[in-house]
Amino acid sequence: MESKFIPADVEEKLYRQWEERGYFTAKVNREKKPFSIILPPPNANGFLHMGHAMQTYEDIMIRYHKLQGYETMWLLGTDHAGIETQYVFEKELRKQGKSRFDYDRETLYQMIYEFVEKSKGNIKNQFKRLGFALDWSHETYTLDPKTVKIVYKTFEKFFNQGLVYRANRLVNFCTRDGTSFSDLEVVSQETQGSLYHIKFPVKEGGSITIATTRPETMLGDVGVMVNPKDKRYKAMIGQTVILPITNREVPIIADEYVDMKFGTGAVKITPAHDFNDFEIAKKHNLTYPPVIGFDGKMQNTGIVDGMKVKAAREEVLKQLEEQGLLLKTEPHEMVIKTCYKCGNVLEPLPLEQWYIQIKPLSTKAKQLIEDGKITIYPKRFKRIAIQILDDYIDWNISRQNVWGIRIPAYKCTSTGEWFAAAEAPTVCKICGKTDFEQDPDIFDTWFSSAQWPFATLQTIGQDFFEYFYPTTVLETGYDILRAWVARMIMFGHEITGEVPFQNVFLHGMVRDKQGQKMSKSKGNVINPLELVDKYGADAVRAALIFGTKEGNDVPMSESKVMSMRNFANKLWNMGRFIFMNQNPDAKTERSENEEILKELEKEFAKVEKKYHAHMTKYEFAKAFDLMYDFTWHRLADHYIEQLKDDIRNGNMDVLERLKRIYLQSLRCIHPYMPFVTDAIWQVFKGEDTSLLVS
RNA sequence: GGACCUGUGGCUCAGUGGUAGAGCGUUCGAUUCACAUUCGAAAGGUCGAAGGUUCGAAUCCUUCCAGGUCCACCA
Repeated sequence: MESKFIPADVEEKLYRQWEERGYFTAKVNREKKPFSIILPPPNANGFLHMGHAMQTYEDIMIRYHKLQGYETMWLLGTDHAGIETQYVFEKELRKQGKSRFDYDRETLYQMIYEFVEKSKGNIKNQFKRLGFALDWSHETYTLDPKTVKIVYKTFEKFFNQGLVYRANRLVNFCTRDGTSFSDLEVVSQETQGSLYHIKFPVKEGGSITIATTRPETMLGDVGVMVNPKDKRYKAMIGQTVILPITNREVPIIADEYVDMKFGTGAVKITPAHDFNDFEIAKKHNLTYPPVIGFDGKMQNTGIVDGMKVKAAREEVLKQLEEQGLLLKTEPHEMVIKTCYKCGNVLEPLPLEQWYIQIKPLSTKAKQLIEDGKITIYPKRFKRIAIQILDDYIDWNISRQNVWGIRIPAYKCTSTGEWFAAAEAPTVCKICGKTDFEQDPDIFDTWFSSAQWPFATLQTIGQDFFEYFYPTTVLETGYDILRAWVARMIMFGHEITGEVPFQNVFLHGMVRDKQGQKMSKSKGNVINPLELVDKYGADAVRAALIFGTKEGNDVPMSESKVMSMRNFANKLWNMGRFIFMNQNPDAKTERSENEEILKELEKEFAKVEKKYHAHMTKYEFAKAFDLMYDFTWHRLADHYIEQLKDDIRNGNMDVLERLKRIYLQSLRCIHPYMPFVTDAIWQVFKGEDTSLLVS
């Protein structure tokens, strides 16, 4: 045995052994109880970051349960990651002076497919570096034909149930990325804007002054609105406003929605470009002519067509000013919605899209959580999950991209009606003829992600699905409770009639050592693989768990990794001491220190009991802290020091009893630090053995 | 506007009713010993503030202050 534990000497070899010996391969074994976790699917073209390293929790659970005699499955699959990947790919295209518009749909899809295939191996090898006991033999991919078929079936089922519907509504549209987004992908940003007070002449005489932040949309206005209780404007309700610049005539209507205290108490109505106005217009049977196109340029105005929104605003303001109608411009704190991907200001635009009717699903999902069919750890997230489900609104699943699963919805060209078909149709389900066309849109990536637990297991095989579903635990960051976890519960239960997972365990975000969010712009991003190279995987894993509280954010610092590396080395050297003092020829006799040994055995029994209690309560840090303290400061510093002379004198009874407790401690620590513990185990038991299957 | 999280030694965090803890850092000492990636010891905290409950509060309750996160949103 070396005098130091050198991770690089054992990590690769051990991982290969574990994998080759099939320790990670899940089987359907009715003799054993199943324990399964679905890995949150990493982006197929992504790279490992600290967030992935936090999934060490899953490895801990898997290894612990394997040691407890469960049949475990840690299922891995990769995600095509729709817009994320397309975005990265477009960047690559730009480097070559090209854009996505240079290719037709099929070519572009094929190009991205190949791009992803090339980088798919990266993330997988990086997961291996962390020692994750993932079942590589049952790997899946969201774009596997089998998986896609399942996603199609879900859509068809929802369509036929009326849970999916098509509606023409305003969507959050990114004119740069050329697609709509769901409400969850919108980033609100506080900005300093302006509130413009504009005077509109009234046909019947006089004028009315409105306040707006978006004067350019005036070109598409269909009315002016006041509060019916507002005495200032009561007499004007029903009169006609002559819109400046276009000279169009629109009515003054009344609606309770208007806040009398804000601005002038009079609002212009722009149904095509404002979510609230859209609803109002529907209520009052007004039209909604769009004046902004999907390219972000003005249209149908006859005045500023082809201009970008900002320029058009300047032009409109200029003309208003010339006519003396711009009465006031005041600074105004406002929140604008921006694209989470590119930061562009999102434009509310009317577009026909597919929506999931959420209420029936979210009500049921909430029930499942309240009834304890799904238990959430740490428990404060239960309240949050319920809140999220209460607030969930209908989900727009259509995206105007190429990279993704195309929606299996078809439109009858003669009637204009839509039908869904999981199997590619040969004839129109509406009219029976062959005149139909498929929706060009693709699914929001989360639509397939929401089906991940059952889609993966069903892809692997019906027997796997029956045995491992519902999965035991879903482990992920609390940041995707809304976007992913909640949707999986809703979809999983609706499709399978069962919960997708019995437990949810949520971890916090990895921060830097000052507690700051890691970001490229701050330059404080720590690459987990660099730390693995330097200190070993065990040290990195342990640093994320030691002295933390589940669900809280974890500050990551190199010094913490170092101290965990020291712990790995301590374990190694405890083993080295015991190993070197083994002597089969030595005498075995009762020690004079029998009482100390008895005390140690008693103490360890207590520690072990406590350890298992923590593990079953998802208190992983407590269990680890306990073992850290016991092995280092009790077993090594206290007991071994006291029994040292006995051992050196060749008392094998003492050594054997010490060894038993030591190896048993390694077993407890193995889920956290698999490499060092198994490396030591093999020193004692031989290279053809492993702690993981002991 | 609503909700949640955090506030404990220099730094980063555990501790949720019974005499204040860890890691890192600091100081002093030890060391031909399994480990200097070690061991022993020490310094360092009125547990964000105030009030309340209790025999007893870092821990429970109320209010406030500070930092962070999420959701909603008035043109």
